Amino acid sequence: MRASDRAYESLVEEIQGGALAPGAVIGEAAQAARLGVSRTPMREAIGRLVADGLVRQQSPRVLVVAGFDGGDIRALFETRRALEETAARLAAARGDAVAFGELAAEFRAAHPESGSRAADDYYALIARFDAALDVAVDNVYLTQALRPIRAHLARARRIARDNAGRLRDSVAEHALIAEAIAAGDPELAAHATHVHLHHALTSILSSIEHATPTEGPQ
Amino acid sequence: MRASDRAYESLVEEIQGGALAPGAVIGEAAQAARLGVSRTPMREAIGRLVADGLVRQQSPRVLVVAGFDGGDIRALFETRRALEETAARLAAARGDAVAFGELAAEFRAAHPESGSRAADDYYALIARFDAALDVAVDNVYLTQALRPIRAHLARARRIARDNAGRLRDSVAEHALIAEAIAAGDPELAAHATHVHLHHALTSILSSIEHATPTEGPQ
DNA sequence: GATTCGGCAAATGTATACATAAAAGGGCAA
DNA sequence: TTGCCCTTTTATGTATACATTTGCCGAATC
Repeated sequence: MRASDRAYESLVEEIQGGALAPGAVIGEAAQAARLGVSRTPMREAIGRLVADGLVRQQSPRVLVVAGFDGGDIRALFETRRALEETAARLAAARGDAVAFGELAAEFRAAHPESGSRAADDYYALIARFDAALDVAVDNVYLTQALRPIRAHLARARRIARDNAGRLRDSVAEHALIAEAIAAGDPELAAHATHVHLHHALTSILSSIEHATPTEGPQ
Repeated sequence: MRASDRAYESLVEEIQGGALAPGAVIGEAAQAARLGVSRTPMREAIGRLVADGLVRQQSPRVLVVAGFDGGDIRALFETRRALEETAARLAAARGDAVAFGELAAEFRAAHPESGSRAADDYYALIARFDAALDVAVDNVYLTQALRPIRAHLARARRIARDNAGRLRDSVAEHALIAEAIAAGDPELAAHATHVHLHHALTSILSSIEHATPTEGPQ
């Protein structure tokens, strides 16, 4: 594996996991030294983070981890709705009914509310669902547009992490989406996605208000 | 301006304009020498092109200009619909009525069918409309998702270039979208966008079928 | 004659040296 | 004491040298 890929993945995980908090300064030399690569691959990794929107230019010379507040999450979900409702519609029209039937069954069988281990398994299942969606939609432009959205979503998930009731509802919502796709019902798939995203956003926003404001070190 | 930016813009224009045809091999050293920069900024420029999807990996070691056939254009417009209908809806809800009213007037006054100079002016007007849309929507995720879409769209436009009748209809469609946004009518803005994209896609696809297949040198 | 193995060449991946510019800190002057 | 300017430092931007991997070509063997 290339050094630039390792550096990129490390930084993405640290940003998503909160180890690198919003506002943290990302300097080429500093990060390169910390992760044990030279400046060239680190430069490439940082370039990808900027393209993803996880890192942004604060001033001509200084890059910082992008902030991520309630307004950002609302904007993220607006874009998610646009892309994922379309993806659901297209998958229902084109997708492999068997594959989505099996995914629906897995969602029905999932019990992510029974511990953090189960929650992680559940997120892995969602990742497989997303991958199946990409295959079914068969549209590189849509898939590419979704990539950074999902990277930001991981940050939002962490904020609202481990709300047992929400996770229990979420599996049922995903199961319905998968079933609608398996049944070849585009409108139901799209509207079930809308419902799911509405509930997910509402839950995340209420988590934020009840938790401490997510402020990184300046 | 940085050397990597110059290299990136040069390559984008050459790909959009067809000077670098689909399938053309993009080698770091070769392009760096041709454009008079060193490999480091060229490497960054090529990385951005790959992220945009204008260049793709053909094999582990060789990058080529991405193909762009009728199927790609259909996929591109599916994604465009998802993003631009949402953008139109949001702009109608939030946008500056005066700004879009003025843009609508400019569209009503445009006559792009009267020569290639007028057509270029018209594309510049569309670019200003897109910029106004980005401001009105005020959603970085949506704007970022639209960026590569627009880069690919420029390739599609070139294929269907200068169809006088189509351009005349296009201004009217854009005027309606701008008026709907100015009037604060989200549904009309979204559906007018849908209609516009439907006509644009139909026109481009028929141009392709009647023209010689767009094959680049292998 | 075909297939496989080995070597060679050319490309990318990485490291580092050098250039340049911006920001911060200190010193001097008002 | 404060503000401005100059210097110094440290950052990024660029170029280039070096390492590594891959793909191809040729020769030898089966």
